[in-house]
Amino acid sequence: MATRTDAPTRREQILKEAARLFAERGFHGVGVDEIGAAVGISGPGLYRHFAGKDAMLAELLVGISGQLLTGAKRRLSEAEADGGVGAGVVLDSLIEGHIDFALDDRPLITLHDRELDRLRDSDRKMVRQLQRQYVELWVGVVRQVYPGLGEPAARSAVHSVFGLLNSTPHLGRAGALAGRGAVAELLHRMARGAFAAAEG
Amino acid sequence: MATRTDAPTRREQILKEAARLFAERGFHGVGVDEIGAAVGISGPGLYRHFAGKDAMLAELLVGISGQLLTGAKRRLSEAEADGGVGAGVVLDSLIEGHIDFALDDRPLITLHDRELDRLRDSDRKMVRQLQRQYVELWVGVVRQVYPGLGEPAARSAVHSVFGLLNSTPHLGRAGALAGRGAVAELLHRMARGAFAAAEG
DNA sequence: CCTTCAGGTTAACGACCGCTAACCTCCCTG
DNA sequence: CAGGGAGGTTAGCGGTCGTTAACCTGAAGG
Repeated sequence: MATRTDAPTRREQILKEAARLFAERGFHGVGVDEIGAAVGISGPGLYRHFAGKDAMLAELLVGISGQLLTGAKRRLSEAEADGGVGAGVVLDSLIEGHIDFALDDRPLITLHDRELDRLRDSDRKMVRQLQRQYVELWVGVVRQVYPGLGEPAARSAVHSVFGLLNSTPHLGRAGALAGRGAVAELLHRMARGAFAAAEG
Repeated sequence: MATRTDAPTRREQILKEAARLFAERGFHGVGVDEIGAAVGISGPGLYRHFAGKDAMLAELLVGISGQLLTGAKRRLSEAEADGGVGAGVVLDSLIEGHIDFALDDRPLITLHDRELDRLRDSDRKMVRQLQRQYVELWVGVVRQVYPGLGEPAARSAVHSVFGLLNSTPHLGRAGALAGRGAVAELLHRMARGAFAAAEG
C-alpha cells in the first residue's frame, strides 16, 4: 500500500468535507457556504477549485466507482499472477477490499448509492458503467466459487451482498463491536455465508 | 391479510406519490408543486391535507417504522400462541415479513434509512425509538436461533441483514430474477445463511 | 521593484421554494 | 333554498441558494 505522506491539497480537503456533508444531509441539503466554512474559506471561494457544486459531487462519485473497480481489477490480476490460487481466495480478496472501503470511507459509500441521480447525464452514465463493470467482475468470480448459481441469481446475490457490506454506516451507533477487525471479520463471514446460501 | 378494497383517500394518494418522489430525488430535491402535480392538484392545494412538506415526510417515516414493528410483534405473538413452534420458525416469519415490505414498498424502504435526518427532533426521536424496538425484537429471536452470537455481534448482524434485505431497490434494474417469488426466496436463504455464518 | 497570478474576499443577482392570503365552486344539509 | 364547509385555485411574499462580478493580497520571478 502506497501511503500518502504529503499534506492534502486544498482540493482534496474540499472533497473530503463535501463528501461528509453530502452524506450527512444530502446533496440538496448542503449549501456551498457550509462546504466552504468546513475548510475555512467562504462559499464563493470554492469556485477557484471547482466549476460548481455539481462538479464536486461528480468528482466524488466517479472517483469512488473508479477506485472500487481499479482495486478489484488489481486483486484479480494479482491472483492470476499467483497461478494456483483458487477462485475462493480471489473472492475473499474482493470481499476484503470492499469491506476496507466500506469501513474507511463511510461517507463515500453512503453517497455512492444515494446521490447518483443528482449527476449530469454524462457523468451518471460514466459512474453507472464503472459500477456495472465492478458488479460483472464480482459475478464472474462468484459463479466460479458457487457454480450452482445462474447468472441472474448471481447478479442479484452480488447486489444484496453489497447491501450487506455497505451497512457499515448503520453500525456505528450503539453497542459497536470490539473493534474494526472484529467488524470486518463478521462482515466477511456473513458475506460468504450469504453467497453459499444463495447457491442453496 | 385484510386487503383494502375501497378507493384510496386523497391523503393516501399524496403520501404514496410523495414517497415515490422523495425516494427518487431526495426530500430537498422535490418541490411541493411536483407532489401536487403527481396527484392532479396544484402545490398549495396540498396544504388542505398536510401542515407542510415536513409533515408528509414525518407521517411516512413514522408510518413505516410503526408498521414494521407492529407486524413483527404480531408475528412474534402468533408464534407464541402456537405454543410449540421453534425460534427458527419465528425468525423465518420475521424475515418473510421484512422481505414482503421491502419488495412491495421499495420507495418507503429507501426513505426509511435515507431521509431520517430531515425530520423535526420530536419526530426523529419517535422514529428512532420504533426502529430500535424493531431491531431489539430481531436481536432477541436471532440469539435464540444462534446462541453462539453475543449481543453486540447479533445486533451488528441484524443491521447487516437489513442492509441485505433492503437492497431490493437496486435489484430492479437489469436482468431481474424469474419473479417476485424467486427473489423473495433467494433473499430469505441469503439472510439465513448470513446469520448462520455470523455465528461462525 | 514591478508584475503577475493563485487564491481569497464581499456584494449582489436571479431563480426557486415553502407557505400564506384571498378567492372560488361544488355539494351536502337543515 | 339558504348557507357553510371541504377542497380546490392563483398571486405573491420572504427567504435561501448557486453563481458571478469586482476587488484585494501576498508571494514568486524576471
